[in-house]
Amino acid sequence: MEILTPKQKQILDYISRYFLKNRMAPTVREIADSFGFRSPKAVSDHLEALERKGYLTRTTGIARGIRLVEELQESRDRDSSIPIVGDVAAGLPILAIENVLGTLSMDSTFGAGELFAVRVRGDSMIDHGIYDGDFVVVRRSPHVDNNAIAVAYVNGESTVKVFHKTECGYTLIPGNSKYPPIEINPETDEFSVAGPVVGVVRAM
Amino acid sequence: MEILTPKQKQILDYISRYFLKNRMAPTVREIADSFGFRSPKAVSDHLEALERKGYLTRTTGIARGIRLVEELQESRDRDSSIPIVGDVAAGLPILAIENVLGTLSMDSTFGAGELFAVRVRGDSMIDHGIYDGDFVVVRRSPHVDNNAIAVAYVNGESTVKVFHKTECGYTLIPGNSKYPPIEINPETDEFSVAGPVVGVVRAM
DNA sequence: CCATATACTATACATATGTATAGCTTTCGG
DNA sequence: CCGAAAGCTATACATATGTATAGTATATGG
Repeated sequence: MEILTPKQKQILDYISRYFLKNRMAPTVREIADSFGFRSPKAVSDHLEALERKGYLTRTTGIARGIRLVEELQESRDRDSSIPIVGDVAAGLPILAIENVLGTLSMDSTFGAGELFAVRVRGDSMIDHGIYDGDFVVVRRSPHVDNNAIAVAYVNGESTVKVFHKTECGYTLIPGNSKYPPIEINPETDEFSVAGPVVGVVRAM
Repeated sequence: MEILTPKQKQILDYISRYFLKNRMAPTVREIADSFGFRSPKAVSDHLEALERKGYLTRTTGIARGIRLVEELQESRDRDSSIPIVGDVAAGLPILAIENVLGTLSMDSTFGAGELFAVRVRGDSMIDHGIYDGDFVVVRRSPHVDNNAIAVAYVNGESTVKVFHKTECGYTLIPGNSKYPPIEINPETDEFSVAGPVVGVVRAM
């Protein structure tokens, strides 16, 4: 990281401490007052330098728009992840650090993109291991691979099905022989793809 | 804590997720826009109620002055979570803030306790919706309810099975008729219970 | 010696933003 | 049937706040 002048360091420290204390960014004028500057422009200049050197980012035009870069955020990541342990050859000790192969976290487990989850009702996807009460994690996207599991809104209802492409639309195939496939005619049906299912989460 | 109306809960949830995403509080008008309110006063009223009920504090007169109370920060802050959206009655708009029912997070979804995850190999639990490659989330504990799914180490191998108690030990029942149940004799078998399965996570 | 960066002052402006006043509708317990 | 609370609309206002223009002074490296 580019080196800071003493003054810039002091201002960065102030912002950091302000975040800790107030859980929000200071305003330009609060910083100015704290340092005895008579003009907010003095602070503006420093912030510009700090942004240029990569220590913070600002969103122009919004109040309290300073954000420290990841590395500077103190006690970040109060790890909400679950360690993955592998097969333990000798039985115990389980959960030894040596055996941790990775972590489960909502951040990375399901890949990038805008994710959301829907609770599944019913047993129409039971043959694909999706049970009543499970959450399916969906990546919001209009594109779904052929024969992939996805979520769509059909005639006012959300549904999880296998998406099979046809010449003029889709066939939605349930994962349970009790239910028939649904032919979608995009001209007569109200139909909107939410996105592909990228994960399943079940809490027991 | 005093109970919230559904709307108040939704607004609190919005603020919480905004904090997570932006590391700052939303403005009154950002909330209003997100919910489709045409007047900022609608939000003001809700914030007043949320403050009165003890879920947040505001500093009057300053921009982005909303702060969540400590308890709410603990469980939501610095946690990557996925919003859960409900069934959408009218089809679109999906992922509208109005439809957010809660969040999926590794912190809270699987309950308290020391959690870890194991990747499942094989199809021995397929009838219980646990597939090859799934992660099972385990709460480390020697106690397993009768006929619950749990993880154990048997003769140097980790295994996921239904635990059925017998007079002198356990019968481990696979969730696939292809495989036979395993009788455990605690005197002759090397046997150690890791804990009950409290969740399943599948990334596709 | 000159360009550049640092480090400010003074003033001004536009808008981002919290908050208030005055209503309206709906729901719900007593 | 009434009153209170929830849940809004419409409008307005004051100020909190980011940002710009213009300028001063000092140091520093090329």
